[in-house]
Amino acid sequence: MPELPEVETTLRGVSPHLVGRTIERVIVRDARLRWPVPQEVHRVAGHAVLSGSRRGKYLLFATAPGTLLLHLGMSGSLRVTDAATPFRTHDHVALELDSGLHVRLHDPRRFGAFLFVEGEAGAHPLLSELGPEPLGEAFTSAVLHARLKGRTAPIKQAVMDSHLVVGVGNIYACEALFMAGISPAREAGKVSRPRLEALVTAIKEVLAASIEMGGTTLRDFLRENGEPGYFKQTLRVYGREGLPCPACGAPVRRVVQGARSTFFCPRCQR
DNA sequence: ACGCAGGCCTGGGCGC
DNA sequence: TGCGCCCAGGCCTGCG
Repeated sequence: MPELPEVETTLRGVSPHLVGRTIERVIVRDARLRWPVPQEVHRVAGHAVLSGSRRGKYLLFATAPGTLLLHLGMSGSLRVTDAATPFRTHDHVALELDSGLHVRLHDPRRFGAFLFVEGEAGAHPLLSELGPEPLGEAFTSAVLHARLKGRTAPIKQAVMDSHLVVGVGNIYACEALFMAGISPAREAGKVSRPRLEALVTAIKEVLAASIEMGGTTLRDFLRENGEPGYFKQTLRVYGREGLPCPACGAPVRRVVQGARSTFFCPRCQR
């Protein structure tokens, strides 16, 4: 369930099991992901995992021969299990570790990715064009303002464009626009500087708050059903069509933008 | 460069 | 119980 906070939670959950461990082998049960899992992934076998990191919603696990580059797509998750635990349906790839554990990629819809990158991973085409991290210092209203200049697309779609800023998915785009009081349909290039300031603040706040809640999942990460709806209750507009806006009581509306559902309050967001 | 549509997949929930 | 339909936390690719 990969919004950025989930990906971050996943990283924090698997890293202690992975970093410093040696990958004994890579088990590819089904190579048909977004792109076919390449043969090169087997090059990490026999090598230690040197580090785990995240760029946007991509996960990177470095070894001496190269870096494993993972994406969880819409339905992907990583689970740490004992190697003897039977595979579930849709457990497509597993890293078998010298600790006797498996890190398994589970992904019913197979929109995820499991790739191998030799050399500087940041130079990979999937990563090299990405925008700044939303929680980093490089993501400011000044930067956003400059990048949105002249763009006619709706602000909601712009903010979900990973080339402008990474990690803002459908839920948090809706939530942040609500918090900032900006209509999702507003032309991106015409949102005023002060309102962009509010939007940047809202994005940082909502992502940071959600990551903090992800910490609860972190503790239970090895558990079989580690998927509580812990931030569902904090959502103000997402998934709440027809329910009262928490600020003004007007019914929350749902529209479709770029084939994705957008939830917003027509009274609070202008 | 930008904006948009299409496409990739499976599964759950709903109405009939 | 079964079937068809709609919907789902993403994002790349190709076209105009």
